[in-house]
This record gives sequence, structure tokens and C-alpha cells, in this order.
Amino acid sequence: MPVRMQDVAQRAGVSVKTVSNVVNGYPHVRESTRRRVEEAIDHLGYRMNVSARNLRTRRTGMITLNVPELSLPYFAELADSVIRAADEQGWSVLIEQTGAERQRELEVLAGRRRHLTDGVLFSPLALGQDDLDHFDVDFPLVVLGERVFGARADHVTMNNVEAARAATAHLITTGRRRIAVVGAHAGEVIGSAALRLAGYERALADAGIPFDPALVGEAGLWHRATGAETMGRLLDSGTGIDAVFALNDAMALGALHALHERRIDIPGDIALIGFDDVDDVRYTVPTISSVDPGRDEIARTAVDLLVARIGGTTEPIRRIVPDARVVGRESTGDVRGDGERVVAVMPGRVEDTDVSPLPAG
Amino acid sequence: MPVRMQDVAQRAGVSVKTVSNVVNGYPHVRESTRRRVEEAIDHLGYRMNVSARNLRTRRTGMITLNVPELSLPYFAELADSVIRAADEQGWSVLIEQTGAERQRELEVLAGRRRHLTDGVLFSPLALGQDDLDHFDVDFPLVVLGERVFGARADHVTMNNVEAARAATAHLITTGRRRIAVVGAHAGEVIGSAALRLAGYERALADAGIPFDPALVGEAGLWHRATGAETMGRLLDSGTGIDAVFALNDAMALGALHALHERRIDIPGDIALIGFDDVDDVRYTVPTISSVDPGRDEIARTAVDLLVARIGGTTEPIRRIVPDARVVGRESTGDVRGDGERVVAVMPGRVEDTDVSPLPAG
DNA sequence: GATATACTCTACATCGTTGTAGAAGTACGT
DNA sequence: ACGTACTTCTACAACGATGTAGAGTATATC
Repeated sequence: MPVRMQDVAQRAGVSVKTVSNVVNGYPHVRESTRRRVEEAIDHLGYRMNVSARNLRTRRTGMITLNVPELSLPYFAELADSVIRAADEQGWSVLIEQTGAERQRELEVLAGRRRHLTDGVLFSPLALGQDDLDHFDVDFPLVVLGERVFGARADHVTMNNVEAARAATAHLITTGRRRIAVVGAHAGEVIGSAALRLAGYERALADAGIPFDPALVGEAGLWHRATGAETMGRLLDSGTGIDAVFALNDAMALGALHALHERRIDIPGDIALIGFDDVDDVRYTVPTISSVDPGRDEIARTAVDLLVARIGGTTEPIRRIVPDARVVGRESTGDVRGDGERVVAVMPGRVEDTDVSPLPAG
Repeated sequence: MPVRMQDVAQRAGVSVKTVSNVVNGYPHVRESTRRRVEEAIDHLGYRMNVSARNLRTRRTGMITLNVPELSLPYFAELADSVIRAADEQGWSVLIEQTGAERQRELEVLAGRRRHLTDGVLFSPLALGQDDLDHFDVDFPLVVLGERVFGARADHVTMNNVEAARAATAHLITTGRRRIAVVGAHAGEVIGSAALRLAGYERALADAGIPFDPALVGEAGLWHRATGAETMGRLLDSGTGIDAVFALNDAMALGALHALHERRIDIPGDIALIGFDDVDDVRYTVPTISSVDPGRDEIARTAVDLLVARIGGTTEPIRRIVPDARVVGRESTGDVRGDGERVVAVMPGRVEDTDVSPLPAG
């Protein structure tokens, strides 16, 4: 029933292979032949059977993006950027959600479902440094995020420590001394929480401000709800606070909510800064300052790396950190009304390791 | 290099087809044989070549979801729900963004890229009723949204008119009389904007309140930014306003921003209600009342319909409208603090048409 | 004018799986 | 003992494209 190359070939009076050549833009096809084939294709409404081509070429032209949840704005925006970047190079993106569940994240690496695509962009949230070995996979993989360092795969990550330091430093510059943190993870050594907290501590040290554990609020999941709860706890604890560094924007939104509930003036009484620079923060009241980790560049870089690996490059594994910026808005008093001001730029870097990738099987 | 069924068969001492049978859970395989095959699979690390299976079975197990942009919270959450619903049934989801560009939306229907998947869930935003003919496609298609009615494809849509009527009625119940609309599209007859505006007008009529064009604010794109602009214009126009119905939540967020800027008390001076019930509205200050159109059910229903069409069902085309609810929060004074109250429920419906689907080619 | 080179096209095998048809073995009722 | 039905397995031919090798012309080079 479906039209095959065979049918097109017949109508055009050429061999199947010639049709294939026309379809794939092979240059050595006589103009008149090309036209006849194209006429036949149009007339018969031929469309390539991609499964057959995939089988023959061992390529699918698709990559998988594994994220925790698209309903988290950061990942939705990341997915948006990844799809755009992939599309520009002619790749399609299959999206899978792990729900930040350990089991599902392990399944990603086990590769049971990988077969549909040529490679995987993976943003883990449940796995940690202890799971490093699981990242030795035999398919093209690029890791995103801060859960795991040193895996045998290209890695696109953020300038966490520096950016968090700069964000905190910015609060200090505006005269704040009692800076609370929302979203710490006790005992974590690696991971966004630990790294950003480290940046915070470094900024305090730089300014000679003593570190006060009472100002550090824990939050398991980095959602709006937990941000609000944590902020509430900090405020109700009676600790004096004149600024808040929420370790991501979702929590910053929640924190803002908690601050508003208590009729606290922002930035008058308490300044607030987040991390991720998601769209939301430009429309809150007041608008929220944040750290822009370079989402578009992260996406583009990750896609480029993955496509190169799929292409079979054997270059050493790289870790890439895009430029990041601290964007000042109303919540830190940098602007009044809409608009924003870049108050710091952290240059990115490319680290070439001497580790070779595992041969893709 | 890669392990084939052939290799597994050899090691297990059976035919390739038996390996296939084991892998696919065919029941008539002796227990001892099954174990031998499984041992061979594990030992060799065999993984099915899905391209080959796709070629043979003419199925890919994937569907495409076409949305305007994932960075719009509604579509991100919709995608989340679709992926979950599909996953439950063992399907994977490829996501493509059209950017709400007419050309790209037409390409979706032209099916140039459809070949990768077994069917398409399509949420158009640029196409309109005039493009109805383009929806006569020869592949399984389910349409989402309100841009087009009467296409020859299953359609999952919202209870727009009724829900908008109920939302407006709710504002009226709380004593409001000067209810502004944010997001109208002049001249539109079909489409979310027109339908929701119709519901608004109907509620006014029901309550005997005259319709005042000065209260209707136009907004092209339904983004936060346009919501803020439109709200600003309405406020600055000097028209007396005691409530606002934003035709979607993104604009409600923008409107909230504009209201705050002008130090207007919500819901004291002006009440606000949105539409979509995205996660954001539970974390703003005040929390925003909204219309929950049944996102999960929309996603689930759409996936079910599409899977049925892919399965070759020839049942008449259906239009399905899930239940919708008006959710009252702080911005309409229904609750204080967090929490919410369902203030109205609009039952959904299933419309069986007598139109047959086009034979899938 | 002979040889080399490039262009244009074809025939055929092949990618790795599943559907079909049927062979061999087992179980059971009569 | 025999037919019938079921179970278990196999051989072989697809599915629809592309890679390879090479045939036949046309064009360039010496």
C-alpha cells in the first residue's frame, strides 16, 4: 500500500538506487533524471521509510533528552533550548522524564530504552557521585548538571561556585550582612546545593563575615513549595535576616511568597536573589535578581558535543562551563520597575581531560 | 560488532525466531529454552535493534507532540502530562516546537517529518479555521486546542465558553460589575480568545450587566509581557475596573505584575482570575484563581485517542471535552493564604460525529 | 588517437528483525 | 492404535532502504 522507492523508480524509469541518490542529494545525477525522479515522487506522494533507512545506516537522527520533569520551569526552558539547538542541525529530540527517581535514572544509563536514538543528553537529579561507575556506558552520552563529576562522558555544567560567590558578593555589596540561604542539602559534597553553598561561604569569607549555620535553610526538593516552607522556617526562627540567596529560582519564587505573606518589604527589609534566571523571575513583584547560567549555551554546547560523539570523535572527554552572569533586578535594588542590569560576569571554561571516551558499542 | 539475535541464537542453540519469541514474550516457549536464551542475552549483552523491528512491524512506538514552545508553562505542563500518559502505555514522545509560526505548523500537517513516529498530537496556535483542509492528513492525528473545529481528526479541546462563563460568573457573584478582559483577539470567531470572550459576554448577559467594549483589552501573544502591557493600558485608560479576567494564566501573571506596580490591592480593589491553572498561580502573591481545564485528562484522552487511531480503529471521529473547574484562590477572595476552593465544575462531554477518519496511509 | 578521469547509473547483497507456514514432538480421548 | 489438538520450534522470505562494485558514456589530457 505505501509507496516505496521501487514504485518511484519504476515510474521514473530508473533504478531504486538512483531514486535514493536523488532523495539524498547525491551530486552526480543528471539534471533531467533528477527532475523525472522528483516528478515521480511528487506524483506518487512518496515519503521515505525512515525505519528502513535507520536500519541500513545505523543512525536514527534522534537524540534523547532525559530530564526530571518538564513542569519544572528550568527544565522546560532547557528542553526548549535543546530542541532548538538540535533542530538547527537537523536532529529530533525524544524527551523522557525520570521524575528524579533513582531507579528511572539508573535505567537511563542501563540503556534499555536507548536504542531508539543515537545518543543521550542526561540531566540526573537523583544519582550522585557514588554512582559514577554507572556512567561508563557504551553509547554516546553527555551529562548535564552538577550531580556527578569525573564521569567518563562529556559534561556541560555550570560555574556554580563562582556564580554563587558572585551572587552572594552582590548582596554584600549592597550592604547586607545577614544573608540566609534557602535550599541547602546537609552532607552533600558535590551537587548544585553543595557547590552553590560553597560559593556563598567563600563570598562571606572574602568579606570577612562569619558563617552562621542558623542562616542556612535546608530544602530537599528544589520546588516552589519547599522554598516557601524553608523561607518561612528561617523567618519564624527569629534569626535576623537582611538578604536571601535562594539556590534556585523555583525556591526564590516560593521564598518571595513567604516574604510577602509576612508583609516584609523587598528589597527594603530583605533582599532576594535566585539562581537559574528562568522567565518567571521577570514577572514577579518585585522582579527577582538571579544568576543566568547560560542556558542557551549549555543546550547548544551539549548538543554539539553529543553530535560529535555520535559522529565517532575520539577526542578526550571534555568538561565545559559556559559563561554565567549575575542579573540584578528589583529584589536586590538594582533597578526600579522592569529591566535588569548585569552586575557580574563569570567567564566560562573548557577543560580538556586526558580521559578517552569508551568506545561506543 | 553489535550483538544480533543470530549471535544469541547460536549461543543458546536455538533458531533466531525463538530468540525473537522469548524477547517478545511469546507464551509457547519451553521454560528451559527461555532460560537458555535469557542467559545468552545477558551474557552477550544483547539489545534489540529497534530500527530493524520498526521496519518489520511498521511501528515505531513513538508519537510526536507538536507544541508552540515548551517555555510557555502551559505547554510545558501539557508535555509533562503527555509524556506520562504515553509512558504508561509504553510509548515514547518526540517533541517538536513550532514557535507558533504558521509555516512550521503547516509543515507538521504536510508530514514531511512525520515518518519518525506513528502519529501526531498537534496543538496549533497559528493556523486557524481557514486552514481546515490542511488537517485532512493521511496519518494518525489528534488535534488539541481551540484554533480549529471540524477537522477530520479526533479533537480534544476545552470547555472554553462554559468555563469562561463560570469564571466570569464567579467574579460577578463576589459583587464585581466592571470586569475587564485581558487577551482578546479582535475579529476572531473561533479560537481560545473568541470562545472565552463569548463565555464572558454570556455571563454578563445572564447577570444583566451591559457589555462595555472599553473593558476589553486586546493582546496578540498570550505571554506574561503582553498581559502586563494590556493590563497597564486598561488601568491607565481611566475606565473603572473592579475585576479582571485574564484569558490565560501567563497574562494573569503579567496583569498581576501591572496591578502591583500601581499599588492596587488584590482582591480588595480589583479581583483577578486566570485560565489554565498552571503551577505558577499557586505561588504568586496573592495566589491567583484560575480555570483548570483538566490538563491531565486532556493529555490522557489525547494519547488514548491517538493510540487507538494508530491501532487502526475506524470509529467515527470524536471531539472530547474534559471536565473543567473554576478554582478560587486569594485573588478572588475565596481563601486566605494558601489553599484553594473549587467554586464551579463544568462537566465535560464526548461528541461522536458521523465523520469517518481518512484511511491512514 | 589512446588513455585517463569523471560522470551517471545499475545490480545485488545487506542491515536485523518478525510473519508465515509447517515440521516434529506431546497429550489426550476414543 | 489413531486421529486431533496443542505445544514448541525452525526455515525462509519479507520489510524498504543504502553501500559497494562496477558497467557504460562523456569529457579531459597528453
